[in-house]
Amino acid sequence: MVPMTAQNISPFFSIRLDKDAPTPIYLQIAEGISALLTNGGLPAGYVLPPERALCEHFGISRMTLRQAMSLLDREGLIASRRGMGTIVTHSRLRKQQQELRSFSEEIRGRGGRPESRLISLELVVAARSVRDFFELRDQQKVYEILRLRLNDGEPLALELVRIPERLCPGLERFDVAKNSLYQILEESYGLRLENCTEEISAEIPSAQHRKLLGLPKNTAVLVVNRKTFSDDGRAVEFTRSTFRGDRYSAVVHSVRKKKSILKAPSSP
Amino acid sequence: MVPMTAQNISPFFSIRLDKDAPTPIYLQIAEGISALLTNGGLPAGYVLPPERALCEHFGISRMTLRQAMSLLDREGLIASRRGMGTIVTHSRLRKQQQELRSFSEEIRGRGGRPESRLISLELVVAARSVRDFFELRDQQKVYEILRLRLNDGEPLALELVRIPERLCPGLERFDVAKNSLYQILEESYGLRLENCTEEISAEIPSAQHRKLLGLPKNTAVLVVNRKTFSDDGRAVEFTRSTFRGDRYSAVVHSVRKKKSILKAPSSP
DNA sequence: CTAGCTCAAATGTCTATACAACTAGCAGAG
DNA sequence: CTCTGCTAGTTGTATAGACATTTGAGCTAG
Repeated sequence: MVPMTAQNISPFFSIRLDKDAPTPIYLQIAEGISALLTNGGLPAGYVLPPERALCEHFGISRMTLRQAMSLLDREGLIASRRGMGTIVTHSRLRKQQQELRSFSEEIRGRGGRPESRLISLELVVAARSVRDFFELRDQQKVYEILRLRLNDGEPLALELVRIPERLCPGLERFDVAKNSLYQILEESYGLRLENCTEEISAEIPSAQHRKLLGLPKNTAVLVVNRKTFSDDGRAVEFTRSTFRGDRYSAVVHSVRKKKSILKAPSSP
Repeated sequence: MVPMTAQNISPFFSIRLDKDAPTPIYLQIAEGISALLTNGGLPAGYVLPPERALCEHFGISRMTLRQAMSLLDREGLIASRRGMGTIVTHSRLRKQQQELRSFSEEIRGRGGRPESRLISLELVVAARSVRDFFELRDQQKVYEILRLRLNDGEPLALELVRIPERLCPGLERFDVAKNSLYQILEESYGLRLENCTEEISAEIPSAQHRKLLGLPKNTAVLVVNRKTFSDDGRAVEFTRSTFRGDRYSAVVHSVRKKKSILKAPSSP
């Protein structure tokens, strides 16, 4: 048995460095080791050789190597402990940040063919709660876009999008049935959508919704209320999507909280 | 107007370093700047002074400062561009990883008072799909724990947990009604739960579920199928939770995908 | 046999410096 | 006026070394 403190470094011989390449050395090393991990050469629990041994092997400075290690640690692939060493910690599922995606991106990601039918587009004075959310004055208006969303030709969801007119004046000029709304907002109005909060609940559909979605009598719907914010923190979009419960489910990945080196924001 | 290339560094005078403190210098600086951001001293878009100016101000090496900047960049608080400088990018909502939490942790986090009633605990040979998921042989058994979950004394969910016996032999000795199952697994069996995938869907409850949850006739339920994995990648838990649709909704935060420096895993 | 000390080995922190790559703006040639 | 190229300023990459801190194991004294 190979002792823990002197693992064979032979797997690392396969990593070739090109010091004249445009890609920096630390990136070449990080990618090389990352490849060793995903290609199965290094199983979880494997003890990496000491940093100094790797430095000598690659002929690089220790700070440079540590830059590569820092990347791998950031991605959750390895874990170091002072005095002990560094081990491979990657599991089958990669650490994964929940990703902000539009309906089209979401469906295409699942291998479907998204489609859209515009039911109505109105410029209205919204309810008080909606105006508060967007921080609007009483007379400022809001676009309300009702669309039927289809997947592979079958109705999948009914989506009511609310966007303040202030952020995208003249939105009615665009074809929101054919084009991605997110794309229009980002490319034509320069809104950089950055994050969102979704509240997912189960409901019994109204008669109108049942009809539009072509739902049988005894079916539930999945309701997703999404609040989207741009990178400067402004509220951009408030959308209520009603999915057919028999054809759609939401998927969420979670990870055990890692120590955040910085203090958490003060709000409880 | 202060020119972009020579911002006033006066806000940074408030950061005091203690070079003899046990907390490393780079952490002190990162926390100091982080505090400036959240306390409003530095709004989004603010251009930070050049690294060399900050180094001189603090009397530290540039590599040390860059270590602090790297932390802040990792947290999404600042963004640097070569040749340009570094700006504050934080928005009101902090970057946030979806967190793996048990029912108790979840309810307490929402300010509720979680409770649990054990309905049944059996050791059974599970269905084929379940055995496949846990990679079990035909005769290997699985614990099936059915619990009623309450919040503030009111029934909220019905939860069916499946765990292979192999991972926690003798589980029936524990009081799974009073104690957190996650806590038992982690502290008594040394299973380090690391990540999970949840599939959230909407359904019409069965008559049995309606009765146990005390649901009125025309109500939907939110069904959460959770697959949990330990840090060595093994499947640990397969749970189906049925929540009252009128009292519970799931909340998900998402962010626009950031460039991952490492190549994505090869699977499409 | 055990408690405690010592020591080697590993990662963590920090310095001082050098050069590379990129950007924006300015000056000068045409 | 326009385009080119130069240049100052900025972050990115990399080096070589020093000391600090933590861990585990082995040795020693009791």
